[in-house]
This record gives sequence, C-alpha cells and structure tokens, in this order.
Amino acid sequence: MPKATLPDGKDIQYKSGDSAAVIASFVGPRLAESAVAAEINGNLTDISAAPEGDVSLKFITGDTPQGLEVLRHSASHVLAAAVLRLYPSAKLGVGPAVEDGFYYDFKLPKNLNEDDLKPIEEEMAKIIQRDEPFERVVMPRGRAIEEMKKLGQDFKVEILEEIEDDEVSLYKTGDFMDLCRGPHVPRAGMLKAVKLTKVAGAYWRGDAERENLQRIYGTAFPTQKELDEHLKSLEEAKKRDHRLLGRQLDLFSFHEEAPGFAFWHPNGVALVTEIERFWREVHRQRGYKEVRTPAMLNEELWHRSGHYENYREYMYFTTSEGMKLALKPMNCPGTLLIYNSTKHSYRELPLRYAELGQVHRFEMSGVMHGLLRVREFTIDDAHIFCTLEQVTDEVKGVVDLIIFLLEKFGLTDYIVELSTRPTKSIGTDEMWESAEGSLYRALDEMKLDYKVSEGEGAFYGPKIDFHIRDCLKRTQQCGTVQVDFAMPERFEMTYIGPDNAEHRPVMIHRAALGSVERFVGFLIEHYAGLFPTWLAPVQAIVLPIVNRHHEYAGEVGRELEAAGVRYEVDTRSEKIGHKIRDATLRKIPYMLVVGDRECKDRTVAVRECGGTDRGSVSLDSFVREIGEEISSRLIKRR
RNA sequence: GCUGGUGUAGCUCAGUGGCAGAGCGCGUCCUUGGUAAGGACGAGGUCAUGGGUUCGACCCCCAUCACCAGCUCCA
Repeated sequence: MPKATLPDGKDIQYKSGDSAAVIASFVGPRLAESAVAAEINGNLTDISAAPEGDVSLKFITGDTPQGLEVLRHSASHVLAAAVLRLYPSAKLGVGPAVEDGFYYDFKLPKNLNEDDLKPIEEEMAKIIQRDEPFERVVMPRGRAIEEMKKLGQDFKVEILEEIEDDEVSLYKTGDFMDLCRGPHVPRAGMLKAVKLTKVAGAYWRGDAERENLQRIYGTAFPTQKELDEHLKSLEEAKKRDHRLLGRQLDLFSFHEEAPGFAFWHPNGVALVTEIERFWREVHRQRGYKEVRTPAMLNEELWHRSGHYENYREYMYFTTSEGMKLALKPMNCPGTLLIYNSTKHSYRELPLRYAELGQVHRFEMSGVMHGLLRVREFTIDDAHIFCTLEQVTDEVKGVVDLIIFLLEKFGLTDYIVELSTRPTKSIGTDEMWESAEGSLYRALDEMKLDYKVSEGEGAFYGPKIDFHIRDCLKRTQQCGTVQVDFAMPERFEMTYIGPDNAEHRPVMIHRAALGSVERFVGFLIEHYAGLFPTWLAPVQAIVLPIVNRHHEYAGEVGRELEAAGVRYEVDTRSEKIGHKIRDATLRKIPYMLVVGDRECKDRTVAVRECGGTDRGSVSLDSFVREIGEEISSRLIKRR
C-alpha cells in the first residue's frame, strides 16, 4: 500500500485512488472538516485530488495564510456565481484573492452602488447554504475557448488565447463555470464568514485605455468571529488615519483654494523642523553638502533634461515677460547646473549634494490623499556624482543611510523593491544594463530581501525603492535610489581624471525619507499621533491645580525653556481632571501637575501620556531626564 | 482622468418642499476644585458653487468644484 508522509513525519497508509480528503479523514474528523486544500509533494491542489504512490502530504486549513487565500479565492467564485444569477448578461473579468480579502471584476448593464451589494450577498448566502460543490474540469484549451465563446465571456476568451498550455482547468460551482487554476474548497458550505465590502471601478487588465469594469470587493474568514475582529481592526485603523489626527492635533489642513497642497500649522512645523534638523545632522556626518535651487526654471532646461518629453503631464508651466518657465517637479536639473558651474577633479568624487527641495507635480484629481499624495512636497533629495567604479559602494552607502534613518524614526516595517527600465526612457541599452547591475550588486552584497518590478524604473534610470504601509495597509514609496547615466550625458557633465582627460561622471538620485510630507504622514499613523518626545510638537505641559500655583508653574516653564523643551502652561480655570483629559487628547508626552506639595518641595508630579502616573519627581531631575530623552532622540515603547 | 459615494456651525453629525438643529469646541461670567469632561449664559450658517423645476428649494433635477473608497499613476 502506498503511504503519505505528513509534515510531522507520520506515515498514513492509503489505497490507490483515495483522495486527499479521504486520507484526511484517516487522520481525524476535525481535520477532514477544516482542510480546504492539500499539498502533495509540495504542489498545492484540491483536497479532492488523489495522490499517487508514496508522497509527502500536507493539509491546508483555513487558518493558515495559504488556506485563507484558497478560502477567499473560492469566495470570489461564489460572488461571480451570484452576480451571474442576478445579472445574467454579466461579463466576467478576473477574481483573485488579495491581501485582506478578494475581488471580482464584472462588466454589467448597470452601474452598481453600495446598496446593490446586499442582494448579491443574499444570493451568495443561498449558494453557500446549498453547499454547492466546486468541481474541477480539465479540458483542451481549444474546447475551453469554444465554451467561453458560447457563454459570451469575451474576457475569458482573451485570457485563454494567451495561455500557452494545451490543457486548462475550469471550476464549476452550481451552474457557474470559471476558468481557474485553483485550488478551491471542495464545497461552498466551507465558506462560513463572507462579507462584501465595497464596489469600485477598475480597468480591464489595469489598463486605463481599456474597458472600465466594476470591481466588487469582499473578504472571507474561517469563522464569523475572525471576520468581526477584522472589521473591528479596520475601524481601529481609521483612528490612526493621519488626516484625522492631523486635524485633531492641529498639525496641518487642506483647503479647496489649493487642492493637493498642505497648509502647515505651528504644531506641524515644529514636527517638520525637528525631522529636518536631524536629517541635516545625519547628512553632514555622511559627507553630504547641502544646496538649494530655484522652484521655477526656464522651460528650455526641461527639454534638455528629458522631463518635457517624459514627464510633461505632471508639470506646471507659466510664462513671464515672454519667458516660458516650469515649476520644478524634480531637483536634479538645478543641481546639475551647480555641478556644471565649475570644473571638477576626480579627487572631489564622490560629490554628494543634498537638497530639501520643494517640488510641484500636477497629480490627477482622483489620486490625492492627505499628506501621502500631494501636489507640492519637499523631497529630501540628494544627487551623488561619482565614477563608474564608485557606483556600487555609493548605492550601498545610500541604502545603509535609508535604513539607518527609518530605524531612528522607529519605522522598521518596510519593503525593498528594484525597478528596471520602463518603455518611456532615455539612454542606451548599455547604460541601463550597467546601472541595473550595480543596483542588484548593492542589494545582494548587503543581503537584503527585495522584489523586482520589471519596467517600473524612472525614465532616466533604474531604482531601488523603500515602501512603507499606511494605516490601511496600502504601501507607499518613501526612500529611493536611482542610478543615472543619461543625465550626465545630456548635460555634458565632466570631471578631470588622473590622466588629465575629461571623463563622464555617473549620477545617483536619491531620497531617504521620500518626501517630508509623506513621511510625516507615516509617522503620524505609526505612532497614532503619540510621537516620541523629540518629535512631539509640545513635549511637556505644566498643569497647575489652582491659581496660587501659577507662579511656580511659570518657574517650571522657565526651567523647561532653558533646557530647550517645547512646553506649555495650562492656566485655564479648569479642574485638574479636565486639563489632564485635554492634554491626553492632544497626545502631549509629559504632563506635569503642580500643586501645594510640588510648590513646597520644588517637584513636579509626572504623568506620561498613555496613563502612567509616576508621582512626584524633583524638578531638576525631571528637566535633566527629558533633556536627555530629547537629545538622544529616544524612542520609548508606549 | 475613470467608477461609485459624500458635501448642513470651527469639529462630529441629525433634519424637513413652507421661520435652521444637537453634542463638542469657541466667548463672557461664576467656580479654585490633586490625575480623562464643574456650572450658567452667549455668539456662530448664502445648508459646497452655478443654473433649472416650483407660489415657495437646504431638500427634487442638471452642471461644476472639493472630499472619501477603489482603478490608473506616484515621493
């Protein structure tokens, strides 16, 4: 008898022809009930698949990432089946499982709104209640094309025509049949907790030139409890939203008079200033020189740089006294003019010019998102000019700097991505090959995990990007490193080598935080507004209990001032509980309550935002402590 | 830019084809109270903007703008 070896090393004897489901029932009824799929010799398959001979066998349950994906993918099929029943003329796009759920794209005779989801959900519930089986059908590709043509499923035909295999698999759920690789749950009844969440538009194949389909999003979990928890955590995440906290903490605002442009309030400026001060310190230490270039430059420059050709749609233009000007969408051309204003020796290289450069980009109206996507932002930019031999080390230096900065700000959950040459680009094949090679080399030598995105590079060079997740788990780009051979060519940049001849430098564009605005957005969401003390707009607030303590409170304030602490004194005629509540809502790290005892002993009663009442501490030692916390830029766990 | 949704006081939100509402915040006064909301009174609105339907529109219709979710794009 053949045997199946389970992950724990146990062997199960089975009869040839037994499906994985049957074998699961040998192991135990609970497993047989909860396994949504199987892995036979490492290949993910349906639980109904029958192994052959001695195999390794692993059962996939809904509570594993793989199992959850199967569950959700199956839920998307049930969604499609339900939609087809309600809208028989629906044409089906694709319906994969995604990070927090699944979606399915449809072309429908009417545009759906949120209210249309309920009847669809009810139809899905019926299918689940009937426990309709998922049946796998394998057929020659040609026949599948015929079937789909008969059903009028043009999108499926398009996909099938691009598949290279001779045989394809389809899954039948009730009277619904969909092209699909699988695997799926054996029966719809295994979907215990499914919910449709939203409708949205989506382009067929993500191409804005093609049909606009309607996408229905949903999510599924093994149990209702987990679904409820997920929905609750989404609600919690909304409370971290930087747009909400930006208003609550009085950091910034947006106005109809300038859509996509942030207005920074005093609290926000305090935060930004602190970030920039630290940034300058680190860059100085790492051999960067700071430069500053104009916001508006002659349009001719942008023709020379290639921006007009490749980036025009994101640029703002204006005319003054007949001179055509453009607001800079990037800082590089300005820096190039600085480089070219003098002759350079190889001895100067690598030359690192940093710039906190304010750029303007015309973003399409639908894409703006708080501070994370704006039309004017400050790139924490730098351009490094170096020799070909220096490129890899410089890239490594930049990657190291980015990681260093992110960690100092407490952001350790990032994704690294390498992007290669896009279709719209300048420069020769050799340049691109060499540039991409040095990026791969740098990441490999630093032993970093990264993913590769083909064709996603900048028009002038390939890049390494760092991505961070926002509160709703959407990833946003922050740091970036881009190797550029083209711009030095276009601007005829040179340096004099040891051979006394002119050579072409290589240019590295890089941003560590990405944009100061976006970065502030990340920080707000990461800390839910309760910043590390060194970043907090107001670091301590003195709370006198009654009027007679105001004088001492003022003295505490003067001590804090002398130590460089950003502080306030709350002299309102409110009860102490009220003052504490207000300071807590403003997420001020330290509350210093002063009453009779404190006045007498020259102490402060320290309460940290987050709840802990530390009792009385001598004023001197508190001032020393907070001063050290700030100057060391300590990140406390709260 | 595309699909769907939302725009009422500084904020969060009720509401009706016939005089515009609440809570919080804000102002004044009272209160001086030891760790998450003390009390009284008061001010605040072209109901996003522009057209239309109607005796009459914040409400119904159309357009525009902004915002929200997603698509595309991106620091």
